[in-house]
Amino acid sequence: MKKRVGEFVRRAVTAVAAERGFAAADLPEIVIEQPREKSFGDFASNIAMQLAGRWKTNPRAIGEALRLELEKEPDLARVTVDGPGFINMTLDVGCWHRRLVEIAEAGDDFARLDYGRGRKVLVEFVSANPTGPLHIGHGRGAAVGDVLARLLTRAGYEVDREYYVNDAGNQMRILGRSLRWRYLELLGHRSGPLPEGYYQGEYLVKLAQEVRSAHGDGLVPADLTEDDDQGLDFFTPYAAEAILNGIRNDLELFGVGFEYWTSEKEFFTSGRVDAVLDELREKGVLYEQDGALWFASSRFGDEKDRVVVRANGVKTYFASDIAYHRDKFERGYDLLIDVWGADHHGYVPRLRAAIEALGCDPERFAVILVQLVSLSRGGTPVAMSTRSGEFITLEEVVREVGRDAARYFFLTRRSDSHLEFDLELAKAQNNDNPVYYAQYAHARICSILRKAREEEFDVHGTELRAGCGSCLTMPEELELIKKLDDFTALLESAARNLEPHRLTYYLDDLATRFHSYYNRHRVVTDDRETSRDRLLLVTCIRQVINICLGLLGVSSPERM
RNA sequence: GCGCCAGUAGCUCAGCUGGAUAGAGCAACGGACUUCUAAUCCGUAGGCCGGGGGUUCGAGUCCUCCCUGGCGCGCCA
Repeated sequence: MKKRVGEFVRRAVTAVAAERGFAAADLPEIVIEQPREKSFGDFASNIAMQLAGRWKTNPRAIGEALRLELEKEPDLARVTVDGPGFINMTLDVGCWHRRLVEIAEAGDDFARLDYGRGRKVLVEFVSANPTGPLHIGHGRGAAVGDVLARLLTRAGYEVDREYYVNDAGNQMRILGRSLRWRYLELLGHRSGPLPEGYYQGEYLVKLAQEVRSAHGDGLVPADLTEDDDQGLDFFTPYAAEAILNGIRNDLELFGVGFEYWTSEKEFFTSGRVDAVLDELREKGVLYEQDGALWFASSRFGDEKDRVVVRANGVKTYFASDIAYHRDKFERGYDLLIDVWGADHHGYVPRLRAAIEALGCDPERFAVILVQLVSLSRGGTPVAMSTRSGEFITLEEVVREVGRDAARYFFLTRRSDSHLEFDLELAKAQNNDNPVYYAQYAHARICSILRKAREEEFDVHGTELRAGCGSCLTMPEELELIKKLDDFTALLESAARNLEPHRLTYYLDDLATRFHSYYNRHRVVTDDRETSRDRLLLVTCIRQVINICLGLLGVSSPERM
């Protein structure tokens, strides 16, 4: 609807511009907004004030001229010029009734946008090192990335999800040694605290038991020293694979899947890291200093240059990440989105610098930073320490509070804002819990529809469509229709700004309006005409709630 | 020291990339079930949008300088 009104305004501006001899070419962008104050009307435009500067004319005078043009539009019931020069417009109620019928006819396809125009997007998220199970912070990244992918898909993008597996480097060797140590501990060859830097979680003890029962006691000699690599060819990949499988299971439990699992190691073994370094060398942005090879990222806005090959000949993580992002661009994506923990924010400028140096468009690369999650239980903080290995895993959280609540909670805040996750609140089966609010609205509507069927309304068939919505004249009914109509604009702005949390706010608002309406008015009444139109309205509300919950990856229960 | 992000009601947070009189939930208080589900609703109260200056018709939103908190500043990943 906003776009249609924008079209009205555009026509009016063009007409007035022609009348006054101004070029139609350099008109400002027409912005239509919904005024906060309802009495101003359905939509407003600030165009008169924008034109005032260019045309050197009083904004109210321009507004009046535009009003005369706009009043020719049959769909506009009322046009006024208010305040400093706002043009306020009210649509004919018939427009809203027709819109409701459109929404009903669109069904589940309502609010499938063409905003992305089929452009290809890669959303890379989670990408946790396979050195331990996923914790709750990863869960937030998983929820944000997954919902963003769903959102962009609905907005008309072609979306792939990818998990980048950091299976190379020193940490993998330490992982292998940690497992080997646990294995030797089982055999009585090790005791006491783990060496410095080893992974301490209980999961490696369990894994060592698996190794022992599957492969026996003779994998490595008992007198092995800790700096010996013996046996790591077995232990390292064994541990990485087992942990990665666990991560896959946790994500599946959480309702998150990926098109691609890409291995960092393969960028080294396939020579693609070397290739990208050669490419950078040819561009003259690499140099040697102190025995190491540096990338001159400061020439592209980074605060200092970065090492890509250490003096000992080992390539850095950064080097493989350049190759990785080079590869993503070469795979033909129009937009790359990385979802990272906010503690990696200092890494953004160097990667952007590398992308620019390679001649790729940095505008097509976006990073979403996800802030840490602090966990509490009934208001008291739950201590978490990765170092001691005592952290709450994502699996534990999902098993305790359920997938729906966990996913919903992760999206109740902007991603770059701290999130306090209260386990008691998330699993509360009462009205403190925001998760059930929207689900309850859905279930309630389903209940109404069951009742309507008892009263022999054909809720799925033609009877509702025959209703034109003209009985819906109360302000709260029109507000509900407008809110439903606004869902397309909401989706577009959430997609444009890469802000999936807006879905939960929209949903909460829609559910609030519905619950309020429900408490004031019966849908199924003695009056068949009124009932039919109200059923049409609640059917559409149910549809939109269902679509929105689906985007969040949360179920839409028919009974609660 | 430098950089990034934040600072909005008692608490937790929204605020649609500059709009009109700044919103919600929780907490507090008072009400509503003979009804299509009370996991709901209605009402009351709550504010120097961290502070100063600037940009303009107009600033919570933009620019600048301070204050406070978190994070980052490795030839780790």
